[in-house]
Amino acid sequence: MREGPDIARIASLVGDPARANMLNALMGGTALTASELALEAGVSLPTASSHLSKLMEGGLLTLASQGRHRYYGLAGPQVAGMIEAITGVAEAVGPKRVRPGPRDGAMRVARVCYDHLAGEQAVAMLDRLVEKDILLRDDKEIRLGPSASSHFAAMGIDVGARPRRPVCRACLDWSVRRSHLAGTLGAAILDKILSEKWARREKNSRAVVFSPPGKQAFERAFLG
Amino acid sequence: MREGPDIARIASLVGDPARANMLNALMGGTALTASELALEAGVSLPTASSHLSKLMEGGLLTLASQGRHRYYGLAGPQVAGMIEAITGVAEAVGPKRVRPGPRDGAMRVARVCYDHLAGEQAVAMLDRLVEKDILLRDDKEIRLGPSASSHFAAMGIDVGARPRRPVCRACLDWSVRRSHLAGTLGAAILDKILSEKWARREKNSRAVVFSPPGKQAFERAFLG
DNA sequence: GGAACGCTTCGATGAGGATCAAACTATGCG
DNA sequence: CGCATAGTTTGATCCTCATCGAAGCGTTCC
Repeated sequence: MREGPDIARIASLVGDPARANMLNALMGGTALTASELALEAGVSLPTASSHLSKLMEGGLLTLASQGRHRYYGLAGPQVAGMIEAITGVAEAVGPKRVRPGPRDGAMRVARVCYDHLAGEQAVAMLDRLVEKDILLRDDKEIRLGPSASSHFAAMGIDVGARPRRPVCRACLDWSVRRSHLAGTLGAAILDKILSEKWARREKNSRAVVFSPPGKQAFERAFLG
Repeated sequence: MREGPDIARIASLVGDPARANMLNALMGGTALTASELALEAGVSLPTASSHLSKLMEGGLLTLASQGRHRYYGLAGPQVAGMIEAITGVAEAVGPKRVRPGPRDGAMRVARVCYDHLAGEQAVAMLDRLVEKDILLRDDKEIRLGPSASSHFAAMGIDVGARPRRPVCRACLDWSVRRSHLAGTLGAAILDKILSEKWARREKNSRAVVFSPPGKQAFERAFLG
């Protein structure tokens, strides 16, 4: 019988399938409306609304009202990190997946992880950046290499500005089981990929699909 | 309605207060028997047994049978990391703690976090090691400094041997909200603290209590 | 062997909570 | 205004699951 932070309360919020699906959907980084989340979770609107108010009360979500739309989003990177940690365990101990499926395939290649890129492409990118000494990795830790600043500046990304979040962080990829790049640099790179239209978000999914020329451009920029 | 790793299943395992208390107790790193865990969780033995079999089935625990004793322990660092992540969120969003209590105070000063030291002492130690350039920290990442190898070798800790786990890792301290040292180095330091009898484990708690001379020795070694 | 101990299984009970239909509130549009 | 859309609240139903007493199983010790 012990006290301390009430982890059971938080975990039980994530422990309902409907709410877990909602949180999973919000891992895409974009805020969604109650209707979209109801669809995503496969429950009726009233049910979804009830779940959302619980998640709000639990402090896991933020709410932005715009007219008659109410956009729900993850409360922050800490919450996203927790979801990733749980996902990692679920992946590790879960039953071997029976049939990957096509959509799952796309998710493995590239997907959004809160605000940065994840999946095989992201892991390959980090590998290459380390290989070229632009980033330095010791085991699971990542830092900027000497040429990082100029290298990223050339493509319009400023790594000098340091907000409260770390510039680069390792994030364990649940599909590949190796690290990819998170942090503000990871977020900036995803921004560039999307704004340059190298890839687009799959609708209602975290999957990121590269166009053929976009894939070439991406590889030239980060895997070349 | 999406598939992927079943995070709701894992989260709901942690989402029950009795199970959460058990997992919390196991964060001390030592394996415990069913009776001890029942006591810890404040439930009867049959109830505890039922919970334990669920946690086993979920892959969160390991079991070691020795005679008529059955020792339950966390399944690995990944599970421990997940618990820490959930604890962090719970601490962040949870209600302001009303009355810290004496035992809670000891926990804040120093405690075991799976296999390494956490709490104010641990945060101070990491700060000092970074200040002396024995370890290098960039934001949340930590790596060995040039003098690390000889410095730790002098106190009988070999940082050269690199098993699959990283040597140093940052672990966010839920009480101080700053990083402390995890990884094999963190584990080795905790080993030393306990084997040198600088401190002892509080019974039935994660708290670590330094003896007055032990505290001096610890500070000379790591904070000097 | 038999008594004590550690733990699990069985069975019955009860409470919490997930669900949806219907009613209600609020915003936007013409 | 009146209607449509977005969302929440209420109320009733149902089911899962946590709980513990009692009984069963395996181990140890005398």
